[in-house]
Amino acid sequence: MEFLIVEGIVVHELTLSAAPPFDFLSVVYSHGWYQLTPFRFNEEPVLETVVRLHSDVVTNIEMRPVDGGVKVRTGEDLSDSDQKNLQDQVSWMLDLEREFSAFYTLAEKEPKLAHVRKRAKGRLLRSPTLFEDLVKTILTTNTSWAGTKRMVSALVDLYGEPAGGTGSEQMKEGGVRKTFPTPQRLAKTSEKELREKARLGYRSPYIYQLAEKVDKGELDLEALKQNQLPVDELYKFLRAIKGVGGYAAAYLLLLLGMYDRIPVDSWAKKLVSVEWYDGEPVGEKHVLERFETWGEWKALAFWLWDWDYMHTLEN
DNA sequence: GGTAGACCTGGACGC
DNA sequence: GCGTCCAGGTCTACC
Repeated sequence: MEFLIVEGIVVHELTLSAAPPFDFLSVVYSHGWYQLTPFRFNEEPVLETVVRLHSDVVTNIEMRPVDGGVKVRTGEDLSDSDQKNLQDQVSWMLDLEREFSAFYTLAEKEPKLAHVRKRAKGRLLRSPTLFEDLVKTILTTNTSWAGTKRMVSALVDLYGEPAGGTGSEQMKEGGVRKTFPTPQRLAKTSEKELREKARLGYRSPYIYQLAEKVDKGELDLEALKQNQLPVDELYKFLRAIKGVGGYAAAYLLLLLGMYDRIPVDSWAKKLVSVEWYDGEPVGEKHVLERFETWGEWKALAFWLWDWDYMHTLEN
């Protein structure tokens, strides 16, 4: 790890390489996660978040693109063990080690996916922990995107832990940023509190029970990062979590790098409806049928498809 | 296995 | 400003 002085403040940096091809912005813009706190993004481009390291150090980090990878900056002088942990967390968030050559070879034959290799599409931005991604996914269901942002912000504001140290951005802006709350912290709340303070509505028991199970050791979500389960078993495992239905489970599989199931929500139906059915209402089976031939890559093909409907929104 | 209704919130709309 | 309606997935009960 190198140190340098930025605007009079000592910061520490490390550089990580990615499996080629890699495009920082393609990962950031892969889905809406970069808009959900504690992620914060500016067009410089810098992606920030707040992470908790092995030694329980909580620090704000900044991620910037460099040739073939990413540079990570923190205000903390980290131990060797924490540096390694930080590398692992950033590598997970940006999915640096995954490569997509098999998918790119297939995609070259489909004009609607012709852009994917050139723009190094495929990696999806992930939170440092699967718990954070799972809670955020539940908070996307049956609500507007504005509602999701509001609920996630409320959890971070109310129960997140402030970043310590002298993170450069914190010093610049004078504000202390917070982590996404741990399961242990949320397990100390109650369904009532999550409903009334964080305004999670009927999702409150789902989030509370999830936090409680992880806190008690009944559910080891982080082990799924090294998952060896067949995709169908993993899907069943996720579906068994209260609040995780078909859409949410498929979305989580997509984040985990398993592309066998398409997360079909009302937006997916809208896209398929306009693309192939003249805007007539379609059901889930129509969405699935259209991507069946993509086999183990079907969710990624769906996710990266160059949708006509999106162009109508741009015009 | 399929389906209806309830869940909760915020935004849009009409008055 | 207030009331009503609607959109958004998942759960439970029921067939």
